[in-house]
Amino acid sequence: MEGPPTYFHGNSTDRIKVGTNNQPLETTNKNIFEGGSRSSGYESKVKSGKKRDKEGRMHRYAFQTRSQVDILDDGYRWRKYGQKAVKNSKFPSYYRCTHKGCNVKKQIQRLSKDEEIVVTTYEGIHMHPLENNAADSFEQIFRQIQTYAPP
DNA sequence: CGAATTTGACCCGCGC
DNA sequence: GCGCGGGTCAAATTCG
Repeated sequence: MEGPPTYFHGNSTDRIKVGTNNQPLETTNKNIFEGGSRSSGYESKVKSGKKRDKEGRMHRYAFQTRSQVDILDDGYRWRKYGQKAVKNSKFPSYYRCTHKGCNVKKQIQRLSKDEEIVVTTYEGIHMHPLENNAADSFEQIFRQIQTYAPP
C-alpha cells in the first residue's frame, strides 16, 4: 500500500497531506488519555534492558479524525510495521518514527461501525525538528494535544 | 543504492 | 497450568 505520492488537501478520495493548506478535515481532538504501565515487552529483550522511560510512563494521545484517509501526514516520517488482523474485520496499523532515537509510535485504527472515523493514537513525543514544512493545521492540532496532555 | 514496505514468527500478559 | 490474543521485531522484497 505504497499509495501514490498524490497528496490532496481537499475532500478527495486519496491521500490527504495534512498541513499543506486549509482542509475540510474534521478533527475531534478531545480523547486524551495517558497510560503505559507495561514495562516488560519485546523491547527489553532486544534493547538490552531498556526500560520504557525514566519512570516507565509514556504519553499516549488519542485522536479522532473524520476522514476517508487513515494516514495523517503530520510532517514526520513514519515507517509502517506490523499489521495484526483482528477476529472482527478491522486491521489496526502501527507506525513508528524512523528518526534516530525517536521512538515515537503511532497507531491507527478504524471504527468497524463508522469507517469514516479514524482513531489515531500517538505514543511518545518527538524530540527532533520536523523535516517537512508541512503540518500547518495538523501542527495546530498536535500543539493543542500537547497542551492537553499532562506532563 | 537506499529506503520503505511486506509477511511471518516470536514473545509476553492475562484469562479461564 | 495451559491457552489465546495482542503486540513487536526481524528478515526479505520492492519501489523510487
